[in-house]
Amino acid sequence: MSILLENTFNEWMSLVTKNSLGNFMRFAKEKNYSLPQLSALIHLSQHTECNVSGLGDEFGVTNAAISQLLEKMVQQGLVLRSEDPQDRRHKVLVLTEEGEQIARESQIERQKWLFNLIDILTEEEQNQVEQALRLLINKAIFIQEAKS
Amino acid sequence: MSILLENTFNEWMSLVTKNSLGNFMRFAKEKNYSLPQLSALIHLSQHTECNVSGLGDEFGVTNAAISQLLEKMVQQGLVLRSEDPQDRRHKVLVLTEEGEQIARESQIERQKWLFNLIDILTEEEQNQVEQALRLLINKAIFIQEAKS
DNA sequence: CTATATAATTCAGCGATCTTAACTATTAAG
DNA sequence: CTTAATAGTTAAGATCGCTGAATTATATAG
Repeated sequence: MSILLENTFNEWMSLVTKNSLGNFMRFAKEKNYSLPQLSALIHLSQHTECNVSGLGDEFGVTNAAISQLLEKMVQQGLVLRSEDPQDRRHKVLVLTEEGEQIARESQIERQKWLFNLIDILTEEEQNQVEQALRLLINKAIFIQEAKS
Repeated sequence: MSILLENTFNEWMSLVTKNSLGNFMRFAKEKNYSLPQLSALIHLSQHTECNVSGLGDEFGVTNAAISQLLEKMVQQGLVLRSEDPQDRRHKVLVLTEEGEQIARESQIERQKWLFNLIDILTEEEQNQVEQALRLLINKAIFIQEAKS
């Protein structure tokens, strides 16, 4: 493994965190969502057909905690909770349209600083970045598919 | 601004979140830090000589909230809180060595999935990604310096 | 010098999350 | 068919973070 690239990723991810963490925290406060709620929302937006235990394992908390968190989110109209026909002990969790919307907004909020960065790239530099990111995305998707 | 690159960044940042959010949550739970505590720790690791109000503004909460959060972190040996000689109403916040260590560990935890990705890149692809990231880092630093 | 503004802390009270334990419902195993 | 395992919910109690208001200390303005 390339130590150089590892360090460069490290530096880049530091910048990502530095520029998005505060936006994320403020977004949650402004919209009146707790950090666990918003985190669960984002997780569900990216893992379709997730069940209660799955979310609990992912966040490192008990099923009871997730169940109570979800109950509020269902009442707020952010999440739909229905029985899994395959195994009726499971509940299938899906975001409502409003839930999806909040997840999208939070992502935009976290990455809006990138727009300033794109703006000062030349067309050639944009192509260079575009191709590198596309390469990374394809490899990442390849790894995910290999796992399942 | 390039819509293509904007969408590609969007896709890439979704993958970053998808692969790091859970690790972040579990890390906090395992180490027995609350999400606000760990977030504050990470912020302080990247913004040296930050004061109480600054952290409050960044997170969208009152000074009282931050003050109490910090009191616990000082007692845990994560943060040093001292008077600012320039203006003694301000407190200068700096992480202890242990605090820095936790911040580093949390970052490694969030980005460890990237190592698998680096591993399956050819040397040529590694160079391509390295150069693109280096370009982005330099531009981001340029923007930050222009602001101050 | 006095009055005002700013920075941070403390306290009481509220609401949210988490855990453990008990419980219901469904599925799988013997 | 009975028993054991799995998934999720509920309830009680503990802890934590947040707010508003009051307080102290320092700095600035008139």
